[in-house]
Amino acid sequence: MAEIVTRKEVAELAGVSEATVSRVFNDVGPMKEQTRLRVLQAAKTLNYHPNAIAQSFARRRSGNLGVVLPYVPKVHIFSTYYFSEVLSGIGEQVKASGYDMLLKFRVPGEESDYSSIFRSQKVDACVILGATDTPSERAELKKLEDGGFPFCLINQHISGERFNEVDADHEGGSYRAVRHLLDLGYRDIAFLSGSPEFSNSGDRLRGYMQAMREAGLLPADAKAPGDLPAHLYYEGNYSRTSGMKAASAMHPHLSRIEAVFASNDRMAIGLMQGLREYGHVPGRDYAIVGYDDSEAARVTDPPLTSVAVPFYEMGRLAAERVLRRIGVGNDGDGASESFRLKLETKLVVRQSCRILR
Amino acid sequence: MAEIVTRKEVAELAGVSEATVSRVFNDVGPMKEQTRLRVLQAAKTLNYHPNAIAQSFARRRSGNLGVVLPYVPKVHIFSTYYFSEVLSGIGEQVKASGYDMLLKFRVPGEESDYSSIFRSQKVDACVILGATDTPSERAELKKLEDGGFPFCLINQHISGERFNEVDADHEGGSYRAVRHLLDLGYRDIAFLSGSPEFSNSGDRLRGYMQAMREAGLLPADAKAPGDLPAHLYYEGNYSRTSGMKAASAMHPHLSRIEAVFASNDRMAIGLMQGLREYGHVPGRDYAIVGYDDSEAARVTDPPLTSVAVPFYEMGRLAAERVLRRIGVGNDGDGASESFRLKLETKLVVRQSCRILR
DNA sequence: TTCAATAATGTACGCGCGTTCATTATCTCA
DNA sequence: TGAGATAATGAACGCGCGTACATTATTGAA
Repeated sequence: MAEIVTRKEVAELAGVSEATVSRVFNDVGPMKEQTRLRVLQAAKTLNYHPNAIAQSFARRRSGNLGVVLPYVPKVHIFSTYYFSEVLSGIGEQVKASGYDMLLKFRVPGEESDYSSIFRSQKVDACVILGATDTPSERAELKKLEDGGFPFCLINQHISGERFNEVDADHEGGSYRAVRHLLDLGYRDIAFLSGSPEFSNSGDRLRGYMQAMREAGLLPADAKAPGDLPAHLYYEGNYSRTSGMKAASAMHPHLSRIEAVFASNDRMAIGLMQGLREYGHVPGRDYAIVGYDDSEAARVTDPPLTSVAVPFYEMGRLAAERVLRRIGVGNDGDGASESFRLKLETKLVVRQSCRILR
Repeated sequence: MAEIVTRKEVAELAGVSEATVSRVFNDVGPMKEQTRLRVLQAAKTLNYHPNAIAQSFARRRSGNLGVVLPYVPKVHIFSTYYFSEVLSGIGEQVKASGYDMLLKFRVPGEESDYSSIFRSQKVDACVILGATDTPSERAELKKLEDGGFPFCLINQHISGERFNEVDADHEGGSYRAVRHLLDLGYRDIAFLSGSPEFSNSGDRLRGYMQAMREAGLLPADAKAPGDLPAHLYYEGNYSRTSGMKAASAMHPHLSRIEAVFASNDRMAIGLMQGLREYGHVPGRDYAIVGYDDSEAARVTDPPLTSVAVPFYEMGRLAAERVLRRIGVGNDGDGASESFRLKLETKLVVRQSCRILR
């Protein structure tokens, strides 16, 4: 291992004090251009690089942004597409802000988990993916909030709280998806929901219901899943397998289903696969719209109409805003206000909803 | 923000010295059970948690494992499946070892990039994904090695060097894939390669060539792509789009191609999609085998025969071994030897290679 | 030239913890 | 009961850096 070069050696070689070396490296206070160059030259000669840990320690700031992912090994509840897009977006911003990303896998169900991320003070703020809108989780988040730990939820909304969030307009996206089906003339449109503990599952439901109500296909006061005909509501957990299972549940009612709005592409794909085994072919026997506009939507047969969500931008924004909130990136103007952003979603029409015969 | 509770406050409340508090928390040296409990009680009362940064600083060890990912925003050269599996494996092990994961996106082409990861001493070791076997990159890695920075490559082999590696037997996997096609009676088998700068692209080529040579379909001295008929060799970059492009290149020669071995599932899918546009249907007009056994292979029509790679385990192992190498997880027995592991791959037969008519 | 203002640099301390070394309490066996 | 051994604890220092404050050099205006 290379011996450690510290500020001290650089100071000696450059013939200045240690403080001056620090000033040069942090660009603090006025200084002679000549000394600056001498210090930089000495640093270069010795191959000096400030020790990040020592800096963090002295600044009392880790320079790390925590990123919390839910993960149960081997169980792919979440689409890898979603994660890698969001992660990349965060990575982009974090790099621009001179921060680092500390990844944390959260074991769902493990209690009192969020605060452990902060209390060792290894991250200054964090971005949370896949939070669920459940009482226990809400309590956890509330505790973080009360502790003054800055965090931001991505793609989830916790109702009744004013947490920092970067969400997407899933209600609107879903509404437009269902409207698309309605406009094509379909009437018997089933809804394949994801796990209800995620807020955006509810968003999709609301979008679906609104479109159906407006079309006069549901009573004006229909709001809950129970308010719609049983043969039109199915529930999965966002995995492809759960989509396949939904196919079995749907099978007996196929004569009364013209189209399906699935809450993500993976379930849509599983559903198509499952229905195909019953001889039911998408784009011929029924129309289908997915959600996420993942790469998979481009390669199904027929290519899947879906709703695009700006995951990358959501990640980037979440990182930017939560960092700004702790005074990073706004030139020492101090912390900023809390925020709740909602980005636009967009219907991407492909070939899975052919016109009614 | 909550006021910071330090060792000092705990020591005072417990009526012991600060050193004793540290001893209790690190379980160092003999101590009275009673004092231990008093300290823990005091810590609990004050809600004390050691400051991780200060610990890192004092221990001169960051407690972070760096994970380097190549990423060009918006360009999906690497399969998200591959990354999320590897990441999860690393995450699992890192958690077990009491370490944290620091994610770094590397901009390919940005020079002198690897050493910057270490020199700030924010990571104690690192795992590198997607390294290429090119002179410049090799030089970079050599520099790391010479600097004594412990790292481990995943899924890549740099020939002629003795870097730490966790690889998979891609040559064997490819050999078995092609043998599978040969055993089914196919003779005119094309090879769709990925970017040649990755070592595992070469591995696949070798496996393919060996099987073809053994079957007497290539001269005994055939080794390079140039040694095989032009209509049997195609090159992409592992993206789906490049697979589609290969379809165009392949189209004029379709009459002389019975089967294709594609270097990953995504290119296989792109190729199938592209060929379908020429009316060429996989499993009917030609056989195809993919690689990676990603989730996508399960949902193509027909389901894609592929080669499974234990990505999760590779990630876990890489983390475990590289951490052990710096003395983590082997109870202070110090650093371990360097290592080069190669895990098994496995052919997964589905329905994309129906028997020849 | 002189003095105040400002630039430029140095001195000194503390961030919270691990750890060495010194010190004191307790035990063991004669 | 005493002495050496060992257990148990405390005192003190340093890890590498940021920075407040003190000090000295330089400038500009009178």
